[in-house]
Amino acid sequence: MEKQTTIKDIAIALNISTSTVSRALRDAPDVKAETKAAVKALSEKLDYQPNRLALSLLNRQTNTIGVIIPNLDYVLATMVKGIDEVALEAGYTVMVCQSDESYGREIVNTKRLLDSLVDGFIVSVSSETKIFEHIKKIQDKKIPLVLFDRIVNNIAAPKIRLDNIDGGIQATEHLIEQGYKKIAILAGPENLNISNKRMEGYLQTLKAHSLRTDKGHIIHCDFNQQYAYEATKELLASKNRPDAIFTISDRMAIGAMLAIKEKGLSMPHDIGLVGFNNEPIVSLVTPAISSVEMYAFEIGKATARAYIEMMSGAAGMSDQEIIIKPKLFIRASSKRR
Amino acid sequence: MEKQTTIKDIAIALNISTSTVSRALRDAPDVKAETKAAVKALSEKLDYQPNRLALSLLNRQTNTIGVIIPNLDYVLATMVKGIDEVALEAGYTVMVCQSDESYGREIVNTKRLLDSLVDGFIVSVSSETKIFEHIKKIQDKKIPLVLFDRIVNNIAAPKIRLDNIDGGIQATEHLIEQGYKKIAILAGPENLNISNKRMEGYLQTLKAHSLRTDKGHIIHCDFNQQYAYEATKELLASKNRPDAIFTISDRMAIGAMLAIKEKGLSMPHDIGLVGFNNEPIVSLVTPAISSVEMYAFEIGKATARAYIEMMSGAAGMSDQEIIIKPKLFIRASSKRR
DNA sequence: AACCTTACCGGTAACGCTACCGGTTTTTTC
DNA sequence: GAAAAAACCGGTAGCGTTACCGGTAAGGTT
Repeated sequence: MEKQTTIKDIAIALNISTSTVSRALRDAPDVKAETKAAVKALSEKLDYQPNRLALSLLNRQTNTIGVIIPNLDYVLATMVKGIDEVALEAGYTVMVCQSDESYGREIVNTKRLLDSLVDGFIVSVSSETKIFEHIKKIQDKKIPLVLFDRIVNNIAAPKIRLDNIDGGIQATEHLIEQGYKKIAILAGPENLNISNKRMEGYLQTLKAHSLRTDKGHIIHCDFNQQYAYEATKELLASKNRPDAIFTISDRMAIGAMLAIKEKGLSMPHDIGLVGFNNEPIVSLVTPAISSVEMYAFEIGKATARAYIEMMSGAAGMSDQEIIIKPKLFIRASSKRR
Repeated sequence: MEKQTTIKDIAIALNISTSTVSRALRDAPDVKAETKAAVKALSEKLDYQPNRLALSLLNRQTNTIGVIIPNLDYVLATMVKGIDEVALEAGYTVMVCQSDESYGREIVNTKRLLDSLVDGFIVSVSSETKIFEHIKKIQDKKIPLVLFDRIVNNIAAPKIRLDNIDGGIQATEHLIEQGYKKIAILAGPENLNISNKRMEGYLQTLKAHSLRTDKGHIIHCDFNQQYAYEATKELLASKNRPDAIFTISDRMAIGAMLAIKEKGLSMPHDIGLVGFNNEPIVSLVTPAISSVEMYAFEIGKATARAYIEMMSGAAGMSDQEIIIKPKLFIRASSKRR
C-alpha cells in the first residue's frame, strides 16, 4: 500500500504551507487565484484525495451509517437496496453487517461499529434477539438510531415498518371471502414482533367473522421452508384438518405447498394458501401463490430518509413511526370463486 | 451524539498520563499491577472503547475490506455471506457497496472507499463495466485487490471464480447424454466473462460430439427473466426449433420455462432445460429444473481467505487463480432417460 | 510621512491514540 | 553505603486535516 498523497506533499512541492493548500482546495476567499490554480493543478496531477479518517477524527463524524440486519434474504436485500440508494444520494456511506440471525453476532457487530466507525445506526433485529441492551446502549451514547422492519417496541426511536396487522387481516379476509372456514396459520418464531402482528390480524379477522380459533391451527415455527413443510404435514394429518393456510412468509408458503402436494390435496379446491412478502418465486410455482406485498424497497428508502431527517436534527423524530400499507396479490392458490 | 470516553478522561480521573493509560490497557510490562487494575476498572466502568479512527490514522490501516458487487441477488448475497464470515473471524470489518450493475456507481463507490476508508478491495465487476481504469487505479496505488466471480482478465490479482467452462460442459454433456440434439443456449450479456465461459463450455462440448452449432441457437440477452422469456418464445417459433435449452442463470431458466409452458410443450419430453446457479427456487417449480451448482458460499469464503493471505504478505499471491468446480444437479426438466 | 486597509499566507493546536525517549524512584548488589 | 539495575511513569511528536489567530507586505488615505 503506497503512501497516499497528502496535503503536505502538495505544500512542500509548491513551497507553501499546508493551511494554504487546505484553503485553496476548499476555495476559500483569502487565497490568491494563481495559488489556487497551482494547488488544484498539482492535486489533480498527484490524484490527491482527502483522508476521510483524519476528517472524521477532526469533525467527530464519519458520514457513515451502520446497518445491522439479520440476514440477506430477498426481503432484506431489497430493503438494503432502498437504504443504499437514498443514503448514497445524500452523501452517506453505508456499512452493512449481517448478524446471521444470531444474537451474539448482532452484539459483536454493534460493538465494532460503535468504535467510532459510524455516527448512526439503522437496525433490524435478529429473530434470536430477546434482550435489547446493546440497542439501548446505542441510545445511551446518544447515537442516532432508526429501527426498521423487525422493530423493538419498548425503545423510543423512529420506526419504519409494514402494517403487519393489516397484512394479516387482508390475507385472512380474503380467505374467508373465498369460503374457507378453517384457516390455520404458520406463524414465525414466538418472540418476533412482525410475525405476532401478522397473527394478530389473523386472529382479529377470525373473531370479526365469528369463526372459532382452533389452538391447534396456530403453529409457531422458524422462518424456514423445512419446518413449514413438517408443520403442514402435521396439520394435514390432524383430525380437525384446516381448509386454508396462511403463512407469514413465502418461504414457509413454499414448504406448505410441498406438503399439500405430497398429500395429494389440490389448491385452491381442498386447501387455500396465502403467503407473505410477494417474492418473485410465488408467481412461478404451480399453482401461483397469493401473497402479501410488503414494499420492501419503499421501506428501505423511507428508513434512510428518516435517518437523514433525524441527523439534520428534525424535531419530533425521536419516536415517529412510519407505517407502510401492504397489499395482497391474489393468485391461483387461494382463488376458488 | 455524546462524547465518547477517551483515554484522556481516564488519565485525568486517575491523575496519571495518557501514555500510562494506553500501556495499561494493552498490558504493557512496565506498568504497576495496581495501576493496571485501576485503569481497567475505570475503563470498564466508563465503557471505554478505543477510537478506531484514531488508530487507523496512526497505523495507516483500517482493517476494513471494501467489497464492491453489482447487486445483491441470491448468488452474490451468498458469496457476501461467505466473505463476511471469514473476514469477521479474522478481525476485519466488511464494507459492502453495490453498484446496481451500473458502471458509474461502481466508480463512485470505488472512489469513496479509496478515501482511506478501506485498506483493500474485493471486487466483482458490474455487467455494464467495460473499462477498468478504476480497478487499475486501485492497483496503481498499491492497494491490495482480490477479484471474484465476475473477474477481469487482464488485471493481475488473485482471482476466485467458478470453473465456468466446466459448468457449461457438464450441462451440455448431460443434455446430449439425454438424447437432445439441438441444444440452444441463452447466454448473458456479450462482454460478461462468466457467461462467455459457460458458452465456451457449451460450444466445446457440441464440437466434441460433432454436433452442428446453429448460430440462431445462441442468444445473448440480459440476466433477466423477462428477456429470457421473450428470447425463448422466439427460439420456439423459429424454423429450426431447439429440443433443449441451456440458460446461464436460473432466473433465465425460469423465464424459459414460462415460455415453454405457454407454448404447450412439455419438459423434459419436448424440450430439455438446464439452468445455472442451483438457486433454491429451481427445485420448487414444476418440473424441477436441473441446474449447475456454483458453490457461492465457498467462493465467498475462499475469496476472503485469499484476501487475508495477501494482506499477510504471502508471496506468489499476486496472480493466483482459485477455481471452484461446479456440479450439475439433475432434475425433472432434463431427465428423459 | 504616518496611519489604516486589504490581500494573502504561515504557525499552532486540536481530534484520540501510541512509539519512543528520557527521567524518577525504588530495589538490588557488593 | 554507594553504585548499578530495575521498575515505573511522563512528555513529546506525529498520523492528516482544518479552525483560528496572527503576521507581513502592498496599496490606499489623510
